[in-house]
This record gives sequence, C-alpha cells and structure tokens, in this order.
Amino acid sequence: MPDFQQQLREVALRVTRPRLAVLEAVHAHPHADTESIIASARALLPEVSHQAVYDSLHTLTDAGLVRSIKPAGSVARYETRTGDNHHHVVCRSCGEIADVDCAVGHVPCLTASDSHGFVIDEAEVIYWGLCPDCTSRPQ
Amino acid sequence: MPDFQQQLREVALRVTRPRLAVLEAVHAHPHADTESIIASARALLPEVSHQAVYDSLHTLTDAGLVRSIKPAGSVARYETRTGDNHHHVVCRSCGEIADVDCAVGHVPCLTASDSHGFVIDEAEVIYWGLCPDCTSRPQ
DNA sequence: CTGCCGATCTTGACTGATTCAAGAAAGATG
DNA sequence: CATCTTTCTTGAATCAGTCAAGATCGGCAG
Repeated sequence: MPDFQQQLREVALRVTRPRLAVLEAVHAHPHADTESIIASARALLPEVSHQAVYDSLHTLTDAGLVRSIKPAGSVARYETRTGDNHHHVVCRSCGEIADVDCAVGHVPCLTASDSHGFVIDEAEVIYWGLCPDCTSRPQ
Repeated sequence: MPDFQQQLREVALRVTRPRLAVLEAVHAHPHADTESIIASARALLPEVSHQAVYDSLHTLTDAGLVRSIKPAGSVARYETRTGDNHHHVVCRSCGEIADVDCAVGHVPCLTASDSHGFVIDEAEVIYWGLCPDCTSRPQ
C-alpha cells in the first residue's frame, strides 16, 4: 500500500482526510466511477461530502496522482496507475475496463502522419470490444 | 456533395427531411457539436425539433453514416468521414479538433500486448495537444 | 393514385452527472 | 497558539441528453 500522505506532500498538496480517503478508494478499486468512489471513501470517512470527492478527484488528477478515463457512453472513472502510458480496453456490452500495454513500443502511435500544426503531448488509446464474460454469454 | 438520399436507402433507413438536413449539416461542419448541428439543420429545415436531431444522429451513427466523437471534457461531436480508421487530435486549450491518419499503418495499435481475453474490434486514438492558434497565443 | 401501418417527428417534461457559490472548518507555517 | 489560506459542507443550479405520448409522414400494397 503506497504512502498516500507522502504522495500528497510531494506534489505540494495539503494532506486532508478526504484526499486520503479518495486516494485509498481509487487505489483499491481501479476504474471505479465517481459514485463508487464516494461510497468507498465514506467507508473510511463517513461524513465526506460528494463535493469534496469531486474536488479531490480534480485536484489529484491535476497533480498527476490519479488519472481519469472517460470512455464514450460512460461516466468518469479513475485509477492511480499513472505516468506509464498504458491504455484501456472497454467492453461495449457491460462497460468493464481493463488495462493494456500497447504492443508497438514505448510511445505508441505518438507520431501522427500529419498533425495539422498541433503540438501533440499525449496519445490516448481506447480499445473497444467484448470482455470474456460478455463474449461467452451473448445477447 | 454526396447523395444523402441514396446513402439512407442503402442502409435501409427512411428518407426523411430531418435526416437529410442532419446529414448535410454534419457533412458541412465536421466535428460540430449537437447544438451547432441543430442550428445548421434549422437553416435547411427551420422547424426541426432538437429531439429529431438527437434521434437522427443516433440512427445515422448506428447505421454507420456518421461517426461520433466524445473527447473527455467535450460534448458529443459528429463527422461523416467513416470507415477509414482515422483518428483525431484535440486542442487542450480551445477544443479544436482535426483529423489525423496514424503513421504506423493501416491498423494502428490494434494489437494490444495482453488484452485480458477481450475480443477487440476497434482502436480509438485521441491525440492531445495544442492547436497552432493556441500555441502562438499562449495563456 | 389512394389508403394503411409502423417508423419517425413534435412537444414538453424529466434525469442525473457535474458544477457553482457562500460560509464553516481545518491544514500549514511562524 | 494564532493566523492565513486552502479545503470542505451544504444546498442549489446547470445542461446535455433522455423519456413518453400523441401527431405526422414515408413506404408499400392494392
């Protein structure tokens, strides 16, 4: 279990109980949506407000301690695995998300053939398909 | 200008004035959001309801005549360029979107190293960065 | 050309994730 | 411990998108 208190100090953020609870919740349930994170955080800190969770998630995302994912058709989801350029595979049927590393190399697809003058700093890849459960249980 | 009436018939959809107006609007303004499409469609068909536009966009998307894009932090956007596996670059500052072809080849990044048993049918890539305007005009 | 049937459209209300705002509480620093 | 901000609580608001009921229209059969 990472030292979340330490992580917060390293990015010059105040150590507050809501933030610790949110970090722990996101770490324990990768790819969880905000509602689930609120529930998990309240297991640790019963009176935390939903707004504090939203604020914490934004702050932690800006600081790079958590990463948010928003596949089309899904609400925002969060994870603590950051800074390693991994991607996600999303089930079209049930919305299940899993991590994947791109086969192409360290900086996959970062080179667009013609970027129209844009200065690109990140390539985000979402693989769409069916998870094992939904594949074996059609309809 | 493509024959939208013909396109609708080819996918067994009824040819209605709202659908023609929506197709024409999306074709004329690639990457436009729903509100803009409603406005453009009303230039052609003044009394069209927002619900008809939403319905048409869904139907046309399901039929493959238009494609929707939902970058994180943006509302849904649409384009008529479909079926060619191109990707998008999105400006973090102003939200501007441009098309890009992936340099890697025809099926970029479609091979994940470990897909956790998912059956993958599409890889969606979004490049994040700054557009030329926002690069030259910082802050 | 006319009538019918089901798909599609209009109207209007509603939902729900996320945001905004004002005041209260609580980290951090000296 | 005192002070100054930042952060949190509370409660309301926003807004893209959806739902539902009835009216209308496109396509096809006669």
